[in-house]
Amino acid sequence: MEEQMFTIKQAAEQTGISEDTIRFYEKIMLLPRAERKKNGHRVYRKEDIYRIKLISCLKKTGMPLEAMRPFLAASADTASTEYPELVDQLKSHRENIMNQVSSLQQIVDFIDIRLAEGRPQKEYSDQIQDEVLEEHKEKEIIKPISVVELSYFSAYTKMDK
Amino acid sequence: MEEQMFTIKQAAEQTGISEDTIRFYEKIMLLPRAERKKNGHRVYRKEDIYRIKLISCLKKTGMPLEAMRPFLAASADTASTEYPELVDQLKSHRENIMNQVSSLQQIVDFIDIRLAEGRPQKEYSDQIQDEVLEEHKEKEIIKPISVVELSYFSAYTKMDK
DNA sequence: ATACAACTTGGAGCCGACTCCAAGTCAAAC
DNA sequence: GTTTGACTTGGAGTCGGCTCCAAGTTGTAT
Repeated sequence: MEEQMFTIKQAAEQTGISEDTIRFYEKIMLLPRAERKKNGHRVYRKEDIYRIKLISCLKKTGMPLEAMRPFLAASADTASTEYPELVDQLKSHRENIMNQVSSLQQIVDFIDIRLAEGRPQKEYSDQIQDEVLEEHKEKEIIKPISVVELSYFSAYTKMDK
Repeated sequence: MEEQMFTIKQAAEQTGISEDTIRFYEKIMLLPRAERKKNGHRVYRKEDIYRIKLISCLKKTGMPLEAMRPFLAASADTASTEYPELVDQLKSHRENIMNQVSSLQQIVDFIDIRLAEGRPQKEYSDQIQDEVLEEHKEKEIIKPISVVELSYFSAYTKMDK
């Protein structure tokens, strides 16, 4: 079986990242310079698609493009989790993400409280809400949740154009 | 007990949102025009602080400012979850957030795989990773996680300045 | 009275992340 | 052979979200 190759258009389709954006990522060297066919057209293969998907996923977590660089390094086929520095970065990212999940959970709490109220019943709900947005340092937790698919941002970003 | 009032500086301290940004939010009417003292200085009270905290929390979930408006409406003391339209928006936001959590979980999965490898063992890990970024529509799940505090973005945004 | 701090305003500027454009190349289809 | 379509390039423009600035006001401390 020969390795299959993709055009930038196919890469865009598969990853949900626009052609322009893929070129942009190459321009800022978030992606390595793609191989070119004789006519200069970019060629992508499986692992390039994977890398773009990874960027897309990181993007959805709100990570700035610049912050992705070390992260993507850990993904490169070459030198992997051999470097303790990378491992530390990964761990720190993991923590950040867990904290972000907490923020999200606070919003879900907020929504659930709102939804649970047939009526506000002001005094009562105000109290609870105040607590919802207070710092919850004491509580530890955060057990793994399951995996579904992306889309929070896309719900907004796919609107334009 | 008289209601306590806060200056913009205190509001900023309590919410972690800069004075400039609070003024900016008022300018774009994400916050109602704050009351002024005789000298024109802004005055904030408990519920204003709460609203700013809510914005801050929504911001951490990556929600664009414009998307917050209907959300904040649901938070206003007046008309609450009486309007079915608002309820729908809340529910839809809740879904978005759950999806975002899924994205985050994918990244955590990715990190955990990386961390778990003493060595990459290429063939093997490539396989797993491909799966991690594929669509996981089948799996349902998502049980509530606990509440801690924010900070993913802050980890980056607090760097500047 | 004068200096300082804490605010006010409108507007300009900045940065990240695209997004679009014009001009050009190339290959296949008619 | 010329038109069509999928690409290439560099660079300009856009948009969201701040962030900074200058000029002005007020209140307190010396």
